[in-house]
Amino acid sequence: MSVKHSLLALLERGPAYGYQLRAAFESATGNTWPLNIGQVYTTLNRLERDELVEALPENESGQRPYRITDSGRRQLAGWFASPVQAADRPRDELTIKLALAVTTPGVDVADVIQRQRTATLRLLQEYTRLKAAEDDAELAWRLVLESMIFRAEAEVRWLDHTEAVVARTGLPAPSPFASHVEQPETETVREHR
Amino acid sequence: MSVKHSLLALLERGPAYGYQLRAAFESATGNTWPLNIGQVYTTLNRLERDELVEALPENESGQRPYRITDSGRRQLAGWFASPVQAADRPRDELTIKLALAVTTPGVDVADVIQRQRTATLRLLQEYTRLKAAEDDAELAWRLVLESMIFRAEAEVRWLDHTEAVVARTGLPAPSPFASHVEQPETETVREHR
DNA sequence: CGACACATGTAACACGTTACATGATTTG
DNA sequence: CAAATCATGTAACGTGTTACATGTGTCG
Repeated sequence: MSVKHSLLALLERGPAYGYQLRAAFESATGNTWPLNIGQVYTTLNRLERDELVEALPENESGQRPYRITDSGRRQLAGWFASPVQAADRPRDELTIKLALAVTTPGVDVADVIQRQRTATLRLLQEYTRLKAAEDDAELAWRLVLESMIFRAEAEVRWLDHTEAVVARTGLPAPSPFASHVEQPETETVREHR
Repeated sequence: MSVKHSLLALLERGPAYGYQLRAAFESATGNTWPLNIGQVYTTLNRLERDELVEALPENESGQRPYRITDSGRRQLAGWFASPVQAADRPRDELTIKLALAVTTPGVDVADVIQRQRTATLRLLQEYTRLKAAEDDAELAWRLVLESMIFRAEAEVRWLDHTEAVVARTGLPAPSPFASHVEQPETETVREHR
């Protein structure tokens, strides 16, 4: 959903063509979130189909700029006015990984946590270095960078917390599926592993 | 990517069929991350095609359980052993929204921040209430809940920080596209708005 | 000339969601 | 009996990625 709205937001600055939009997006996010150029064109096509943008005539240099429509402007205003909800967010892979790690037999949870913390701390260090180096950077890029720093810090705190909880309470006995059919001697489970 | 690995992790407990896998996944995440049942079946098909799981004969009750293969076990072990990297993570919609808000003409950034903070604080309150109510819940579900609390707290902190930065430095003049072609009096930009 | 940046596109595929179809079993 | 739950699937569509095709312009 965010690429669609991002393109609308960029077009609110004025008409632009695909290649230019990608450059503007990547510039705003400090080139850390690369935007696939193919997706820009397909998204522009969908936006045009939905009448949120309109194609301008191809210019002398073979560029095909688009302009945002009034309908597109309303759509964009709605995006800015409505908060990102819990349901909008994708499932977090790390959270799922650890939640499943504690109930999967044979997984060294402490090791999973330790490896992730190392990786996240390294990332955090890199972000911090970048922030110090580019203190005069564009506001948008600075916000993105700081967002990633806040998130990485929270992740490390959660990892530390989880490590402590797991160490304190221990892992639950990994019980297999409580199938409500087939109670009689589930061989499949016992023969496994 | 996480549904694929989640199913492998659940199958590591023992053979199970689609419907059962969905229930187990949702139970582990406290029913906050619903898993589409259709996707379970299509993912199982892909996993079977890639020989990470194998279908067991349909039983008397018409259920079609799957079993993880050795190859699937290796794949799963690799998932647990490798940290989630920055590149694996999806673009964060809120971060993009605010980064673009500060460079889009006519956007009330303070208002966007305020609305998001209200929504996130409400969410945080709900999570905290849940945590207090279900303190005896399954470990996995508690970890998921705490993860969401840590993330929501970080988000609020970032919003506060961003609000302060924007208030202090002010917004940059929203300059249109610096097209390196067509310098001559970009009418399209001026006629817009 | 050859490499690289600019510029537009298509194809194939993975992943995710919503909705629909079908049938068996369970329960009020 | 009717509704809900159990159980398996397909179709359509949006979103995202990688890879490929094609052509122009620029620069060493």
